[in-house]
Amino acid sequence: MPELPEVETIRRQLEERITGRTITRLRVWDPMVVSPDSARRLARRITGRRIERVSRRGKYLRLELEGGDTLAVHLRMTGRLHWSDDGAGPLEPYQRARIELDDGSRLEMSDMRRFGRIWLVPGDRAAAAYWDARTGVEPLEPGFTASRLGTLFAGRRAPVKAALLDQRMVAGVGNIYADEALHQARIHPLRPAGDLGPDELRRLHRAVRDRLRAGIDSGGASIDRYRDATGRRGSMQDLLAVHLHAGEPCPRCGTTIEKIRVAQRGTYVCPGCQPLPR
DNA sequence: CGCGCAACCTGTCTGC
DNA sequence: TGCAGACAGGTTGCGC
Repeated sequence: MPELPEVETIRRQLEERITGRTITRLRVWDPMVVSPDSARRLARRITGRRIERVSRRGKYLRLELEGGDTLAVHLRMTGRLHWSDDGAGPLEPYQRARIELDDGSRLEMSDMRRFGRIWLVPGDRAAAAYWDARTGVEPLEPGFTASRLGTLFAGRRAPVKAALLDQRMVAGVGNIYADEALHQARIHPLRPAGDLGPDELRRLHRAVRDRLRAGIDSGGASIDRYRDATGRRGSMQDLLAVHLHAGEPCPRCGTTIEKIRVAQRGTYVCPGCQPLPR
């Protein structure tokens, strides 16, 4: 569920709430959330440490601790991270772990499908390589350009949607925003990534940035389980042009939107403005 | 190396 | 109504 805009929404909320705080306790109800590490070992390594920065790489949220280590969080499909100043309020279902801070506030991790993880990335010489191996260019930063996209896609026969979902190329784009960006760029998701021409790359580059920004501006897409760090829903789901809209008319050309399968993922496409040439 | 696919989990929906 | 099977937004690891 949470893609770049959802994780960035949470990051911004946490940045102003927990930067400078010190971790006083880690409680783990479901050991799977910290596996393959142990809750005891992780707790020993983070308690008493100050949170210096809250950052993000792709869909990874990072609590950078004093001393250089980073507590990484990935919400995968159904994970939530909920902050509360005093622990009051409704209990989150599917509670997995809790991080308590020195001002009495707490961070609750919950996750229905139990795919989400919390783990420590040591702040040693290998740290930069660790992140670079998993995440490519940040689509909202200056390093992401149309020509960079062309370089990344060059020679690729895989469908352009599969390439967009590959976190090692462009970090943070998931199924929802891939569908929306390809539709805005008028590119069929099954087009081989390496076949895109310069104008198509420019359109796609622009569309990826535009849709991700729209996602951030609307606080993320709460299609199913997503909530931000204060428990609120986003509104990006109301702005989706094709994703989840099979059988409805395309808002741009009126053609009926189809659902197909690309890279083993449900994919929404308008055959009118995203033609598949052959 | 590039690519497709199964697996990791639980809940929900569809069709028989 | 009951139940089997497909499917759900992500990532990893394996086989070809």
